[in-house]
Amino acid sequence: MKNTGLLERASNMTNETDVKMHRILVVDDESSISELISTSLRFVGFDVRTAANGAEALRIAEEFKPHALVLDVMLPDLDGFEVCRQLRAGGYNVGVLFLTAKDATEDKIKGLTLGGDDYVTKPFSLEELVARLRALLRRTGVIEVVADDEKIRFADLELNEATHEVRRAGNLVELSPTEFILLRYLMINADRVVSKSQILDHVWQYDFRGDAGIVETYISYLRKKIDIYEPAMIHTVRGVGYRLRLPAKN
Amino acid sequence: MKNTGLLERASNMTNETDVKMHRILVVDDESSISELISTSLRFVGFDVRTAANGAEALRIAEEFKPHALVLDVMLPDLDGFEVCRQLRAGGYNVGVLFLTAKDATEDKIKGLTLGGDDYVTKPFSLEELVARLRALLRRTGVIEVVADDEKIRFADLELNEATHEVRRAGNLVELSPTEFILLRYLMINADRVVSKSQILDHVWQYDFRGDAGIVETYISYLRKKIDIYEPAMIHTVRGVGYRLRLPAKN
DNA sequence: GGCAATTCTCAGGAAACACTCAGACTAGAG
DNA sequence: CTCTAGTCTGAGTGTTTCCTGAGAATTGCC
Repeated sequence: MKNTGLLERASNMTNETDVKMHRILVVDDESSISELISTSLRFVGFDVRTAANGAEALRIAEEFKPHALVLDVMLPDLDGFEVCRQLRAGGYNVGVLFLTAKDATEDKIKGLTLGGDDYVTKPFSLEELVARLRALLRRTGVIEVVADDEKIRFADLELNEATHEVRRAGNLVELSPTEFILLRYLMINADRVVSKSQILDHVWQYDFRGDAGIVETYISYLRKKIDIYEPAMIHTVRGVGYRLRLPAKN
Repeated sequence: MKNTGLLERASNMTNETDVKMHRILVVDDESSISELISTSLRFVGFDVRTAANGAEALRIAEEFKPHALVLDVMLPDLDGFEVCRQLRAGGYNVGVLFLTAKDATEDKIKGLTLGGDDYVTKPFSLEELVARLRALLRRTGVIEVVADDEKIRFADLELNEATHEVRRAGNLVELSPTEFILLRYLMINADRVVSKSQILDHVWQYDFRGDAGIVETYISYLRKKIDIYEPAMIHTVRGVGYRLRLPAKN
């Protein structure tokens, strides 16, 4: 069983009304990756188009007018930076989330992502990608920034996307990157049961081949950091998954 | 497909108002499995077609335009992922419920179920399959999502799919996974008699070869958890089966 | 009332599941 | 290069759930 939660909420939103959908152009030559990304983004409520190379990206951007791009740096024709440059040369100042291989050109990226841009290294976790993309849309002014917009709260738990700070009952809690993403996923899906495989899909990198047992380990780590405070919030639903919730009222 | 009474019931259950049937394409090379599934899905009100391999699935999908697929990962020609990929490559963004063997390919699934997709491991229980399929149709926007959509109610009994909570008269009731599925089955069929073999077929995994006596045991467990409240709702219909109902008025 | 069939309930062992920990491994910082 | 922090695996332990079997209870029928 899998995939409810986040996705479901998003589709509630898109069904409900004409909440303005943001247009995202995904550019990657590996179809499995661009499909992975575009499917996911669609299900969290974006209007997505894809392109397999730089030329196509430029063509589609022209008429699609995306609010942001998810752009692989390595493309068969033009590289990602070049695509980006040409778009901006044409006066189209759009935010870009670069995708890049782990090792390569790390510093080159850093230099080129000065604007509102950002980058994510492959392999990434979907949760991370979506979070980064949202942050980028906020920075570039596409999404209205409300005060507090970058904080997720649940009861006395507070997670700040911008600063990566987490507080429980006001106390600062130090989390490792994975713990942070996991907690964010739980908080986004607060009150609903999420299965271990859902968690694995969203929180871990898409090429992780390991056992779902790792989720247990990280849940255990998280508990030791945030559930040392009363009341405990991370609850196990045996045979199903986990659920972030306050003590049952009954 | 011409099950009028059942159809009504099925749509009541999902709080649906429109009577439009949803088209499901079931793809599995073992005919016993695909028959089992398609019969069940027809019974709960879907319009079902089947295919025995990937090529056939693509052909039928073309003209049948299903709202969702139930797709075995292991097929004689193309594998399930490939079928899925080809469909989407053609711009047909349909939700897929994958079927997969327990041990194998667990890892391969990862990353491919990210959209609105989901998977169920063989052997599964029909009840679980149908519940998952409905959730998938909701996620992909095929079924209109109504507030409270994920709760099934009967009198003062309330079963919440999202949180896995069950309440009787407002009181929280703790159920094991099997108890949960059994109760859901009874609630979906509220007011009608379901036989022990029906229950066995729907709630237990389809390869369960045990005695129907286990149903009695679990009914007993359920009673001790939900019928400690008045009035008792789980009634035995001797020689036939069980029925969830309120006391006859008058 | 007595009998047979059916259903109910309970106890207990086996299996599945979940939690935690120690340690191997890796990447990055200094 | 060394040291540290983070990630992941696997083993060990404890707990819950599942299922079986058998005896008690109930029901319907003669």
